Amino acid sequence: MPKENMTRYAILGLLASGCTSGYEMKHTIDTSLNHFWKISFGQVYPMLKTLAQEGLIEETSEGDDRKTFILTPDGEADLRRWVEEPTTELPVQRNELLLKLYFARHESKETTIQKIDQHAVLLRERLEMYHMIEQTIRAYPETNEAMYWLLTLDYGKRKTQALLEWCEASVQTLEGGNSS
Amino acid sequence: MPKENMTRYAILGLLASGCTSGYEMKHTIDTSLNHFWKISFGQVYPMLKTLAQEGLIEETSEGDDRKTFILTPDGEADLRRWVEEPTTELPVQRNELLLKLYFARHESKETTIQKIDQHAVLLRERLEMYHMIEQTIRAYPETNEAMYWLLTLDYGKRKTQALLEWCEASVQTLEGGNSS
DNA sequence: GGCCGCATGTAACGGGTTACATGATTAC
DNA sequence: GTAATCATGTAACCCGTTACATGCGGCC
Repeated sequence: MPKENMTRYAILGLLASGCTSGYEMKHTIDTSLNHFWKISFGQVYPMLKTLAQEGLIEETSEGDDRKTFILTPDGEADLRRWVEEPTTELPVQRNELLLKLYFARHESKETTIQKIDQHAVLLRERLEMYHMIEQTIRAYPETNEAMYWLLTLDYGKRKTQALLEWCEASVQTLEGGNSS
Repeated sequence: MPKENMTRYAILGLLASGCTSGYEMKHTIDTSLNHFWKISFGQVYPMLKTLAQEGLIEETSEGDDRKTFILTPDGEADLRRWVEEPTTELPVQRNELLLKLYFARHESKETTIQKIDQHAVLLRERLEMYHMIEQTIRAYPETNEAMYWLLTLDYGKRKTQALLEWCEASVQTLEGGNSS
C-alpha cells in the first residue's frame, strides 16, 4: 500500500484544534509542533484547496482578511481513522552528523571533537527551549489537550538529554585516543 | 546557500572505504549504516554516472561482472571538504508517532497506550540489533574506522534507550489519568 | 526448465523547498 | 512614504521512492 501523505492530517488535526486559516496553521506548527514537525506555505495552501475539493473541509467565508475553514463530518472521520491507525515501523531518519562521523577518519580528531561540541551547544539550546515551552503549557488552564502536548515534549526532552550525554561521552572517547 | 546533496558524499565516503560498486554500496548502507542512513538503487546508479562526469570518480573497468569505481584526487578533496564542514543546525525530523500523539484526544486512551506499547516493542528489537552489530564490530581486528563506527552505534543505543524509557513513562502517565 | 540472487539501469511519480508575486494593513 | 508584518497563492526545482526492465550465473 502506498504511504499516506501526512500533510493532510497535520492540517485536519490543527483544524480540529481551532486553527482555522492556513497562515495560522503554519504559525502554530512553527511554534508548537516545531520539535517534531514542519511545513511550508507551498504545502499548506494547495492542500487546503485539495481537501476542500474532496469535501473533508469547508470554507467558512467569515469575510475577514483571512480565509477560514472548518472540518466536515467526513473530514472528522478521516482524521479519527488516521489517528487510530498504528504506525507500523521505525523510520530511518537520515542523520548528517552521523554520516560525517562515520567518515571522520578523513579529518583530525580535533576537528571531530569541535563539531561534536558545537552539536552539544545546539542540543543545550533546544533543551532550554523545551523547558520554556513546558512552563508555558503548564501555566495555561488544563485542557484535555495539554497532557498530549506534554507527552510529545517529554519525548523531545528525553531524546535531547540522551544525545547530550552521547556528545560528552564521545568527546571523552576521542580525547582518550592518540590524536591523528 | 543551497543545501548540499548528501547522496554524493555517502557514495564518495563509501568509495574511500573500499566499497567499489554501486550494488555493494547499497548493501553496505543497508547493513552497516542502516540506523542513520538509507539509499535506493534509483539514487545510486544515476549519482555514480554524475560523479564520473564531474571527474570526482573514475570507472576502473575490471572487466568482471560488476562495474567498479575509484576516487580521483578531486573526489577525495571534495569528500574531505564536506566531512570537515560543520553541520550548522539541528534538522527537524518529522515524526509520525508524535504527530498522532499530539492529536490523540481524538482516540481512547487505551488505543494510545497500545500504540506506544507497540512502539516500545520495535525499539527493543532495534536495541537488540545494535548490541549484535556492536559485537560484530568488536570481534573484527581493530581498524581505525572501528572507533567511529562504534560512536555512531552508541548514538543509536543511547537514543533508543531514552525513547524506550519515554514509552514506559508515557504509558504510566496515560494509565494514571481517567480513561476517556 | 524455472527460480533465485547478483547487478545495472530507467522512468514515473510524489512530496517538500524555495523563490517569486501580490495586496492589505500597521508602525515609525 | 516606506518598511514590516499579515495573508494567500503559484511554479520551478530537487530529491527520494517505486516499479519496471534487462541479463547473467548458479542451483535443484
